[in-house]
Amino acid sequence: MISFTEENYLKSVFHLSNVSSEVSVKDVSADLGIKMPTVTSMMKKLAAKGLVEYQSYKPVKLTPRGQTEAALVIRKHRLTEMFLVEHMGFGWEEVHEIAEQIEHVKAPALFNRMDEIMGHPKVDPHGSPIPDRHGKIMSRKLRKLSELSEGDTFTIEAVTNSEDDFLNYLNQRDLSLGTVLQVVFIEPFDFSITVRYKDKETILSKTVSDRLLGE
Amino acid sequence: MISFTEENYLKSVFHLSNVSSEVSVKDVSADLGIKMPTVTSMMKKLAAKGLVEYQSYKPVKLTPRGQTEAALVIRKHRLTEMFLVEHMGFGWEEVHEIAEQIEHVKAPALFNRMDEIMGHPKVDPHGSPIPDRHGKIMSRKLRKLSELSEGDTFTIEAVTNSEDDFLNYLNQRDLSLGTVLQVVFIEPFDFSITVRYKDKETILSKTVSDRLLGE
DNA sequence: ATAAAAACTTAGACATATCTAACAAAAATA
DNA sequence: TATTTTTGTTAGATATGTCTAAGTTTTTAT
Repeated sequence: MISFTEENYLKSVFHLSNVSSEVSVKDVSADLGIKMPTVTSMMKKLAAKGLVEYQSYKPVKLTPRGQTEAALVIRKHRLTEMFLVEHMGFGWEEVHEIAEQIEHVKAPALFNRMDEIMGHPKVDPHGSPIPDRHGKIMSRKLRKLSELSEGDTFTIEAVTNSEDDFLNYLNQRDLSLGTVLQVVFIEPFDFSITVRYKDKETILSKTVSDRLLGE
Repeated sequence: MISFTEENYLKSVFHLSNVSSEVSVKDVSADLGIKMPTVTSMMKKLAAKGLVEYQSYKPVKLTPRGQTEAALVIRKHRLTEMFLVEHMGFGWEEVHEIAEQIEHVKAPALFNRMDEIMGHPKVDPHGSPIPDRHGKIMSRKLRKLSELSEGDTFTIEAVTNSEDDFLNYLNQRDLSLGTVLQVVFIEPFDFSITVRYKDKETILSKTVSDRLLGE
C-alpha cells in the first residue's frame, strides 16, 4: 500500500525527471516545499519499498515499479481534470487543485468510468498526456514557443504549468490549446516574443513562451 | 482545520445520535472499529476544538458547530453518491465506498457544482436527505416496514444501511426506492414479513424490514 | 590545492493517530 | 448491599511524516 504522502513524492520525482536528467534531494525538497532531511528519509523509505533507487549523496531515480505507480497517480489526476472540464463545466485554471486531492482516491472503477465516459481521452485540459491503465505514457515531442524564430507559425498544444495565475493570464489574452500564433518579432535583449493571433498582437515574456508547447 | 480523521469521528457521532438518544464512547468505538482509548482521546481533542461536549464517563454530544461540520461532510458524501449514480452510471450498491473517500475533499466548488448539475436533489440514492450548504437537514419522519400491520401498504423511500451486501440483496429481489409493497402476513415467531409487490411474493426477515423506511 | 559554499545526512524533537496493558468508575446482578 | 461485569480512562508504546540543529560530503571558486 502506497500512502498519500508517498504518492506525492513519487509524482514529484516523476515530474522532475522529465525536466532535467538528474533529480536531487534539493529538487524534490523545493518542488514539494518539504525540508531536505524529510526528503532524505522518505527516499530511504521508498527505496526500501522498491519504488526509487537511492544512495547517499547521489541523485534519485524511480525504479520501473516506481515509474508505473507514479504514472498511475498522474493518470488519476489527469482523468479527473479532464472530467471536471468536460463534464462539470470547470475552467482549466480551476481543476488542478481539486484533482490534486481526488488523485489519491483508491477506486479504480471511478477513474475507469471517467475514462469510458470521455471516450478514452489522450490528453488532459492542459495538453499533458494521460497514461493508460498500465501506466504507459504516450510521449510527444513538442517544442517550446521560445525556441521558434521570427516568421514561424505555432499551434499551442500544451502548457507546462497548471497554476491558476498563469492560466488566468492566458485566458485574459484569449490564448488556449489550439490557438495558432505567428511569431512577429523576438526582442534580442530579453527574448520577449511579439506574436499575432486572432487579429491581435501581444508581447509574451520569455517566462510565458517557455511554458507554451506546440508544433 | 478539521482533519480527515476528525471528520470521521464527527460523522460517527452524528449518525449514532440519530439511532439512539445517548452516544457512548463504546458506540463510537464499535462504529468506527477503533479502540476505546483512542476514541476517548479524540473526544477530548474534539471537545477542545468546540465540536463535541465531553465529560469523563458521560455520553458524547455534538455541539451546534460540531453538528454543522458533521452535516457538511455528510452533504459532500451524499452529493457524491447521487452524482455517481445519476451522472456516472454507478449502482446504488457501489457508491458508498467511493463517496467515503471523496467526502473529505476540500473543494466547496466541486460539491456545489454537483448540486447545481443535479438540480439540488433532496435525497441521495439511498433516500437519505442531503443537508444544504449551511448544514441544515430536511428531516422526514418515515416508518420502518417492520412497524406495519398485515394488510398495510408501504412505499420504500429510504434504506438505513448502504452496505453493498444489503443493497445487492435488494437488487436481487427487485426492491428499490419507490417500490410499493403490501404486507400479507407477519410471522409472530420471528417477525418475518411476507410482502407482495410487482406480482411477486417474498418473505423478508426482521433484519431487512427494520432497514426499509417509507410511508 | 585549499577554502568557502552548497547539498546532503544524522540525530533528536514534535504532532497525529493508533494500539495494548493496567487501573477506575458506573451499571448490572445476585 | 456487595460483587461482578461492563464501560471508560490513564499511561506508555508504535508508526508516519514533519521539523531544527549540527555535522558531513561534494562541488565550486579562489
